[in-house]
Amino acid sequence: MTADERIRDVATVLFFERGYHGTTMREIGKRAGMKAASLYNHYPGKQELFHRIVAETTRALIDEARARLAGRDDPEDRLRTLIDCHVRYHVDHRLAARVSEDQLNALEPPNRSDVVGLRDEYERLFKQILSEGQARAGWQVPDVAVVASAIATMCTQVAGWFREDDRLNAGDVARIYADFALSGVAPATARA
Amino acid sequence: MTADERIRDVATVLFFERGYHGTTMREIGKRAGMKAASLYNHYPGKQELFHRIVAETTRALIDEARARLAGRDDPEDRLRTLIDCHVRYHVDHRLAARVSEDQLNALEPPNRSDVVGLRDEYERLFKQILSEGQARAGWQVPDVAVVASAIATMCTQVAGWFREDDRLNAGDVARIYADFALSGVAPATARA
DNA sequence: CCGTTAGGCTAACGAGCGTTAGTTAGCGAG
DNA sequence: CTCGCTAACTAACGCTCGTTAGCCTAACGG
Repeated sequence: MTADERIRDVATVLFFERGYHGTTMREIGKRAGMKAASLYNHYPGKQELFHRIVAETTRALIDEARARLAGRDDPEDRLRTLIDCHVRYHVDHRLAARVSEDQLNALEPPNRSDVVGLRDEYERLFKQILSEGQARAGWQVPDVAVVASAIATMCTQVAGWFREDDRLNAGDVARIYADFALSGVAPATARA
Repeated sequence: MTADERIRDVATVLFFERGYHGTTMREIGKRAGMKAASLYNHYPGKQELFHRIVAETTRALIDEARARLAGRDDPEDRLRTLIDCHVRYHVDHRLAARVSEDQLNALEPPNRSDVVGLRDEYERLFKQILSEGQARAGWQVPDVAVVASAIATMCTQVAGWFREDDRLNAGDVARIYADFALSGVAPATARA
């Protein structure tokens, strides 16, 4: 593991625990095993370090979702896949994922609109699947934007409580959420 | 409106926009129409001001929920009522509600566990209703804690996007969420 | 009409912040 | 062996932070 990666990881933990403004470069340095000044050999500054964490996390989520959706056509299959992907991602990267949610407005304007664009791009995946479901599978969705946001948010929350050694694994949780979401949009056909 | 209230309100806006650590007493003072030092005539310090905002917000939500649930017995009625209450509260107090979510760990330990206790108390309302629904109305809930958190979270999110002049009012949104939640836990009986 | 008090103010303190400058140790390549 | 580069270090700068001390003034009760 390179020093760059170690810095990014300890910074993620600290941004999660204390927020962006509550985290100091001196503390990041201490946990990464160096002085604050040495961090500047790896990143140009605190804001850029933060931005890279958030942007890379969000970008990776989008890319993984697109890859797993590729080639799938059935709306139910697509929604289940996207939810599974979303839940797994938020379980595997819970700290970075929550930081990207909660600390969004600690990003300075240019970085911020950059990330907001990525998030819109991601949310569009949910909206598209819901629209497809309406058009081709008879789903009943009172408001695509509201329901898309509801589903995504409820799945995001998994990052807040999930722990590895639970009686549930990530796949189980994803299935619960997917069943729940589908029963909300699809006629009884989808229910067990 | 007293000066105390004005300070509390502008502080809420700032904590929302910039987070606890990103907000300065000088800026709170400026927006409240006084110097930072004068704030100490009204609150003993920044942390106490913040704690009061979060604690009073959460306490008020619990009290209102309890009041509206009192006397209602049918699980579906209770769940719809709680969701309606939750949505309205998060629409009417969106800034304070989101601050209470996102900035929770800016609370110092004694204040923090205080608020965490309040939140547990509130979440228990959801869990109890789901359990009652299982026992008395044949609801199917794979995991009470997971589903309770999912429902609450998806409703909480309303604070993130709702605006007064929308084509939807708070009651409409609450109904969408309640229908969605009920179709996820109740057999087909509850569907229109 | 005066004493008290509530609620502003200015000035300042000590601490900690992000960041920069300049230096140095280690190490692989020529 | 030595050059040059990487990545660490120490020291410090300028700034802002939360907070305190002390002062001033307007309003009000006796």
